[in-house]
Amino acid sequence: MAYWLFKSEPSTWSWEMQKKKGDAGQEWDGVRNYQARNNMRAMKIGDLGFFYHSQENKDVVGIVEVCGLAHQDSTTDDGRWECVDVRAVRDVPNPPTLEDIKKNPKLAEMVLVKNSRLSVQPVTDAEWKEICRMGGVDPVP
DNA sequence: GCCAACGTTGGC
DNA sequence: GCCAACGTTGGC
Repeated sequence: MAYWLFKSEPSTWSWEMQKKKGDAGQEWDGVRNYQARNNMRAMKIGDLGFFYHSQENKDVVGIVEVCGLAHQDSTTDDGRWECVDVRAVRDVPNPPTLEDIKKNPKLAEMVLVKNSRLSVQPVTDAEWKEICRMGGVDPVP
């Protein structure tokens, strides 16, 4: 089981919108970056990810589960771009902010800190547990 | 709103 | 294959 982090501007695609999709989930479309795409290609059904709001609150607001393997991104005909499907599984009651994350020495190596522009990122087991602890959510939903 | 960092494109 | 120019992202 691998862990990930999905970044989205709430004005484009928010956690609220994701939750409205329910268990059916939604494709994580619009990614036009090879690294992010490769991360999605590596995902397996049941992998978990943080849902992070960029630009506005800059916090980890939810947990999603991968419910569909990488497939053609329906928003483009360009065959280079693929995406997975994700569904919301948990709210994070105490959303850790980017500031909180930067202040935590255990999270200093997070991709979110090191390469803030990558929109789909891997998260290590230790980082997953630590952010879940900070957020007040069970690491195994 | 600004700007640094990064990724992509295209000319050579 | 290199690299300058350009566009985009996202923190501040």
